[in-house]
Amino acid sequence: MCQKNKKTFYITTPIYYPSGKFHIGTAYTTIATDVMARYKRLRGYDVRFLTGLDEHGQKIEEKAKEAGKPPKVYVDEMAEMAKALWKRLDITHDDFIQTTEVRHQQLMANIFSKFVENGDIYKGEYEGLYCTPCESYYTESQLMKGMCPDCNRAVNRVKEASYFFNMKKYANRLIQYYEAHPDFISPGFRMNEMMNNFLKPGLEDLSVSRMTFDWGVKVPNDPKHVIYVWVDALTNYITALGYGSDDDALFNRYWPADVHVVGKDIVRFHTIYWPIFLMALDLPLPKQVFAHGFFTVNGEKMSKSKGNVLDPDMLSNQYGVDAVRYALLRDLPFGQDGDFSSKAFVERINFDLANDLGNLLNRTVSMVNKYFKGIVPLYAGCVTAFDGELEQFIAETVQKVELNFEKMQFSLILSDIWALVSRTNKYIDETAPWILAKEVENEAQLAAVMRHLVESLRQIAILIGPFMPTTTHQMFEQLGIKNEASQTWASLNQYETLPEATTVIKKGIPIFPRLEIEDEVAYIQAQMSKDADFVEQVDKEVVEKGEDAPTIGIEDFTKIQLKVGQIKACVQHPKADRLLVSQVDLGDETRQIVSGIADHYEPVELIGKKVVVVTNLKPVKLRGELSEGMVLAASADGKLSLPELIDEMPNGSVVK
RNA sequence: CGCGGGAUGGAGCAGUUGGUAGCUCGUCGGGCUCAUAACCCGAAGGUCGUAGGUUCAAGUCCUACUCCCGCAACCA
Repeated sequence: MCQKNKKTFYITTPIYYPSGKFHIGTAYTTIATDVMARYKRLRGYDVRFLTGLDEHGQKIEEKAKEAGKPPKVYVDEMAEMAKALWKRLDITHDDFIQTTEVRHQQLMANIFSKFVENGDIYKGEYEGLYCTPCESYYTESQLMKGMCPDCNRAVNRVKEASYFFNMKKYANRLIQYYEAHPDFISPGFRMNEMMNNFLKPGLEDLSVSRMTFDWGVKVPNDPKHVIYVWVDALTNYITALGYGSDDDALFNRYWPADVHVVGKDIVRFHTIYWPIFLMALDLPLPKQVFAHGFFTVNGEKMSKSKGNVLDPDMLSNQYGVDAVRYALLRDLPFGQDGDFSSKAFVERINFDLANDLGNLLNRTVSMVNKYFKGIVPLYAGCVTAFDGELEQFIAETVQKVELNFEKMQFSLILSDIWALVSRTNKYIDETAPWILAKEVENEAQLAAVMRHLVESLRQIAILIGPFMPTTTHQMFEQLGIKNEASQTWASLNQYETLPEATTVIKKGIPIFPRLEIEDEVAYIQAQMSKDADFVEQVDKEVVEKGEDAPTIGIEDFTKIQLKVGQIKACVQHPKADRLLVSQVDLGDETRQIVSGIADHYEPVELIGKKVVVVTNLKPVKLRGELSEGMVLAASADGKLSLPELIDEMPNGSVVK
């Protein structure tokens, strides 16, 4: 295969620990990795992008028990959830590994054995502070006032037999490696952090087994011990490639990894233990570990109790995947900590996506239609200095973007691209096509302007491709660009790739509608606190009921109050195409309810209809209209239907 | 003295190897009408946390200090 000659690019996310819902931080890591993977593919690399789940350990064992499921069933469900989320977010991973898969377990255990054979792992005693009721070890610093942080009871110093990896043996080699490879860790200050905190003070041997829980892979020939998380988890990067198996073609092709993208919390494992494991296996080390920062939400650390946990699924359902991908990478300098504020998010969508980019596309399509019947004029070089300046600007932008991709500086890339968007908007003002259109002799100049606008947009569409794949397609579609040759990265800076008679669509459709900032900020806020309430209620339930895990029992169901209501009046929402505003008679009261059913029902056909309403939902404003409940509707594949009552029931009847 | 990050016009951020302080939003004024009341131009507004130092020259290097934030051995 000719593939063999292609340069390879192996990129990974961490494998995530599925102890709860995946939040925006996980999505952030994965999106960033995806952007890089997509970029490299566009540049012609043979890319391998790996993500997955780290599914062993005590906490998973507990979570599964809480949910009343065998651990494997639990983690498989979580894996499906993760895959669905990544699909939703347009993630293009090539492989998804679960540490409970046989392919991993076997190879990983072999690696462990190899360590033992080589004398890198020895059996010793692990000493720690142990809380017997919780069956957990804690460190000095984890304790709350000397007590167990979980149950607040006394802990005791306990020794247990444990396997240790001989880290000390490799410490100097690692230090030398750092010195010889200053780019191994990015950003650079993380390397200092590792040196100062762990390498200079002297590396401790690492405990790599546990006896306190069962959910994991047994130590070969010593089944009382379970292999501890970091050997289990880190080796996924090579077991997923089939390292040590009969078929190690992928491994030979892709290893060493070009970059492991990680959060700053797990830098240590990826830049100390992982390289040392690889040294022990006599394998080359990854070329780079890139640690991104964390972000606060509206200035505060994300936490369930504060009610500011952002759900990436909710955001992309409401605003589109591309907007989420854009905002996450635009606002936070990759590598640094940052803040994600709902206001800034909505403003980004309005200002950058709707006003600048979306509107630029829209006005261009409109002018090509108006002045050239929709047909994009042929390229005929630069007629005025403005044309040349624009081409120059495009060339500089491409150069900067490519440079910053190598450094994974996504926020800078996006701000460079948006400088071009702005420059193109300015170009329209400079050239004033509506004036040119008044005189026939200006036709050549007008044609050059239209062509340059389309070209600029075409190239912008390519540049944003790794970040916003859907938008790229929408732009091509509206511009009538269908030929492959005009959509490649290689076609940047080329102006004659479009076939003759390329025709833009008749009427541009806004790719990013403008949003009501205050309403949307309120919406996001409401969604966040909704999640928080839910979590708190469940937690409380667990406490009150003691041992019993509240799966979806009847007591949860009864928290939702359902009633029969009759729609007395219904109008189109003044500011939202998809929403209808109804006045619903619930027997003892009439409430206003906003529903997203305008695509499926005309307001008149609903008046008088009996519907089922959730009456104890927290009221929320949707685009400025108060909604005090929710009308139930069945939906599938874009179709939607309101359920009907078989017999006449009075308004306000309780449904259960 | 645990480690690290940050402190730049009203808000949020850029500022590479030191050489007249930029961007987005907001405010004020103007222009334009192709466009999603979008777009373009101009103006006001900063002694770049504090105090010293190096230098012809420092937001950018050095020292000390203050305040904020994260991490501290399974939270991205």
